[in-house]
Amino acid sequence: MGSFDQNMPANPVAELPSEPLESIPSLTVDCVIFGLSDKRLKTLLVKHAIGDSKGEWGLPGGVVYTKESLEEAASRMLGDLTGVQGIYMEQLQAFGDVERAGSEKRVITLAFFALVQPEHYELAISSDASDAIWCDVKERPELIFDHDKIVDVGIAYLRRRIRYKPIGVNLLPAKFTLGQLQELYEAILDEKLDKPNFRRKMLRINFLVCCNETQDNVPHRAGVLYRFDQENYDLLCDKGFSFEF
Amino acid sequence: MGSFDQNMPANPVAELPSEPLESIPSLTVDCVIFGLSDKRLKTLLVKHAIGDSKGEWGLPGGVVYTKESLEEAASRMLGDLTGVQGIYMEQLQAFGDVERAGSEKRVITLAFFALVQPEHYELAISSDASDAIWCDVKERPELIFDHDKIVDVGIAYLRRRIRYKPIGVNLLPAKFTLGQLQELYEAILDEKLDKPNFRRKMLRINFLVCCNETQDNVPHRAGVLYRFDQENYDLLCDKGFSFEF
DNA sequence: TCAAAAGTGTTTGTTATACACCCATGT
DNA sequence: ACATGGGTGTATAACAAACACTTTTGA
Repeated sequence: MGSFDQNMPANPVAELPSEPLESIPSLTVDCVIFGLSDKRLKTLLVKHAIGDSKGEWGLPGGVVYTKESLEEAASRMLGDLTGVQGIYMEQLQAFGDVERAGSEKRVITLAFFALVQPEHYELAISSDASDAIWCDVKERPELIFDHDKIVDVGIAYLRRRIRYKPIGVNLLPAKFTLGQLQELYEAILDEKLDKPNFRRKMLRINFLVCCNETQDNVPHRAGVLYRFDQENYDLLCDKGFSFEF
Repeated sequence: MGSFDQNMPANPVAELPSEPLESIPSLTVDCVIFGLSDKRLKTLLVKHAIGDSKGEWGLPGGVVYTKESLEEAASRMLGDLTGVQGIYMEQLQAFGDVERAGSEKRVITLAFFALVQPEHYELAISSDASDAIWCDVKERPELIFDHDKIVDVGIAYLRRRIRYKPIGVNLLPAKFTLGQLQELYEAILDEKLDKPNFRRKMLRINFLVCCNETQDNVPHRAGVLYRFDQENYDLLCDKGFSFEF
């Protein structure tokens, strides 16, 4: 893949295009929804119940309606296919290779991205899907079309995003320990982090508030519980910050 | 604008959508092309010569053809409307509000982004445009549709992007001084930077090579010329880096 | 008493920030 | 001689990385 600022090819348009297109056969939306369970990063997949791709796994998605925004389309699709309702999604990227959905019909898709707590949602399977699961991103089945690539782009985006915007509000319980927060980052980055250094960095960002409470029913020393400081958290979502792990 | 990780509204889908849509009326592509001239950040604008928006300024763009990828569409459009050929563009974001192009017809657009040297291109105006200019981003006219917002998103993206990927290859001459490089960053960020600190940081990134030459015909001490080390530059485009200004 | 995770401290080296300062050149 | 931008040095504080260590708890 040519990187943006590298030397340019003389002309990336390989051949002259065909006739203008008054209407794109299909604009769809697909959702890359990440969640944490069993200390692993999971993504939400559905098994198609109808059409050419019956029986195959893919991302929840579908065709955009005329009178809904792209964001509304993504929310609706996700709710319909999986029962996951009312979450806020970010645009990831459009995927529009001519034959990405097979050679007959051109389908351009816009991928959305979100982070949620799997245990907050009961997966409800629609008539268009025969199954919906939270799947470990590292052990996922082969997906239809270019959905594997879309998931990879989603993971890459997430790994970059955690360096400049807070995450966690939708991935952790309201009160959590620094250990749980670290497990979250480790699951996303797929690497172990140094505990003392991680704690110091997180506390310095200044979006955590100590609850003056500790865990209970844990088979080891109870950790102090923290929560996100909503005001600073929101501020940092806008302003961003920057650090390395 | 609700930030991704903030508390979610109960359900962002305000009203139930209308009938399914077999075909989107229009998918277009718009290009936010930035360049540096007179030490200012400029963007490429065209004046529409036809249609409802005749006489108004907007971004170069148009409808995607059936047999071209999105990237090809963006390149073609830019070349046709302005004569700027053969540049590599990055996807920025899709804009799809229902009434973004007026209330009659729904038009979804995908914005692309690129950085070029204005003086490398002779602006050639097509029949669909009556004018094409490089316009200071801070003094631009009001643009059609939501193009003002698209330019703002482009600027915000650029300002974030320079923190983790190299820029400059397409914005500066092959050989340049550290002063010119600093002017570039200052134009993008719209703020003055400390010279000694800027130099140290840039040199530490390790994508610059000293040419062992100096400027000439300058009315002050001649600066040492540098060029980009293509190999490390490309590597950093992939890997990314991270710093603050 | 042991495992497991919480939590603290310290050392070493690097980087950021904010300056003051000198250098070379054309007018 | 001076304005202009090129270029260097330095003191202070902040931060990163690596690692050793102590604490609390349930089993």
